[in-house]
Amino acid sequence: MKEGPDIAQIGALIGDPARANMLAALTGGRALTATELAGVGGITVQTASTHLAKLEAGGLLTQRKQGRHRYFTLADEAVARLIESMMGFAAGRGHLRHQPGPKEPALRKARICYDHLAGDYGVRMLDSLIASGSIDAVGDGLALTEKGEGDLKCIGINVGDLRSSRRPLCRSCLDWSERRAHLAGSLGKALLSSFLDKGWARRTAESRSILFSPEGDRQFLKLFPVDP
Amino acid sequence: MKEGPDIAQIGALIGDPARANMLAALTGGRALTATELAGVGGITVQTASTHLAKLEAGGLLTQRKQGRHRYFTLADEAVARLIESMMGFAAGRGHLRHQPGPKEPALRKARICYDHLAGDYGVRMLDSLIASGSIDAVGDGLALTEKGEGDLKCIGINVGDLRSSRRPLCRSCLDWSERRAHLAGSLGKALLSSFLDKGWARRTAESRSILFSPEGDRQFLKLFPVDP
DNA sequence: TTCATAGTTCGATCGTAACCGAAGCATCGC
DNA sequence: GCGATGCTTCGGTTACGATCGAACTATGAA
Repeated sequence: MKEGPDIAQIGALIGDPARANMLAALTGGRALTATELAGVGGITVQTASTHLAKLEAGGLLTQRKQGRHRYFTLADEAVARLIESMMGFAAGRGHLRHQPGPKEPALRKARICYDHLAGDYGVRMLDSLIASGSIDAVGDGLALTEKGEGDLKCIGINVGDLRSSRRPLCRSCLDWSERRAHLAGSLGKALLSSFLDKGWARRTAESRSILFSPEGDRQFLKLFPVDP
Repeated sequence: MKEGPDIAQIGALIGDPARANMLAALTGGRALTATELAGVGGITVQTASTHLAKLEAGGLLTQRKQGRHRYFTLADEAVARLIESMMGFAAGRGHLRHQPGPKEPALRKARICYDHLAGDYGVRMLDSLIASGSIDAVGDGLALTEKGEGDLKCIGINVGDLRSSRRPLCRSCLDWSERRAHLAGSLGKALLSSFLDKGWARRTAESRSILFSPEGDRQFLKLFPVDP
């Protein structure tokens, strides 16, 4: 009754389908304009505007105006984690939006989760890093090993730079499609960035899925093998 | 729009103040009757009944009828984690139910979080276990060491028994009042149970707070010291 | 059997919030 | 300056859901 923080407010914010859709879309990590968000929410811009104002007042979103556009993003990583964790929970209970099935196979294979790689490929990458001794997994926590730091340098990722940020280097994030952990944190972000930079993969316009090129696919599978 | 699980449903379930209050109360871990839950929700039994039916249909609650009572509990630990994580999130944004202040000091000192100890004492216990080398912390994951297993046996906790359950032994759980981790999982549960069994502490009737006796307080602080 | 307690179902009321059309600002391109 | 585009604010409609009184079912006690 009177004890503790107020869950109901944020629950209600997420509880509206239009808002939930917008938040889910923003989990894709890229900033979206009010009009785009109205599209994903299936509502008019006027309605979207009031929704966005509420979400911002609730601290879930921030906006950045740029010219005559307003770009909305999730307020911070904590929001992204909350949304993803709710997705995981919902998926586990069968609260799927439109029934099961290998829906959107591209999305299950590889997609972006705020700023890092998720889906089948995300899970595979973490599994492989653990198997090769680059990352230590204890319970549900992750830590980079010295070997891992060396290996990463070989593929052009300087871990020292990443450590300077306040953000944790490794963090595990639960995947709603695979129901297994994948790598988040600044290292997860750096790895995905490097794949994009190398041209191995690219983001798609309207979806959260990540498309690997044939060559990128080959390189990725070679770099992150899984033993049979 | 069409991709992924449906967050809005569970958001809406949690989004109603009466339901949120009931869920928060059930985070206390003990089963409550419909009438009791109506009390904490501040509504009549009829209304509570429909709310409870919705929560059950949504997979958040289960009920067990016993005589003419119906006891409701959270469906499983995942629900408890979801609620606690939302509380942590809400607390971080200042979404407090009734303004700040050292509200309910007893609750901040020690309270139950589903089935384990949270609050100041919960955080202290985990800190101490890590400092003494009983638990390894890697990232945000926890693992019991051999030394820890021995130490626990000395205070009457047989870790072997706990391992048999499918539930993870150690798990870290984020505290909304302290904003730091405390120990959950079957070990967290076992530790709290042992404190209650020993008579060091007892649960209170209507609140989630845990009251330590003077003697229990002394023993607890001696058992889990923190270096200055 | 009858009465009391616990809970659900029904029906009706009421408030709130989602929604859109239209109008109002702001910014850009010209 | 002008019109076009992106977004917000206003006003009014509508629909859904939370709420409770009252009636109904189930269990237990006497």
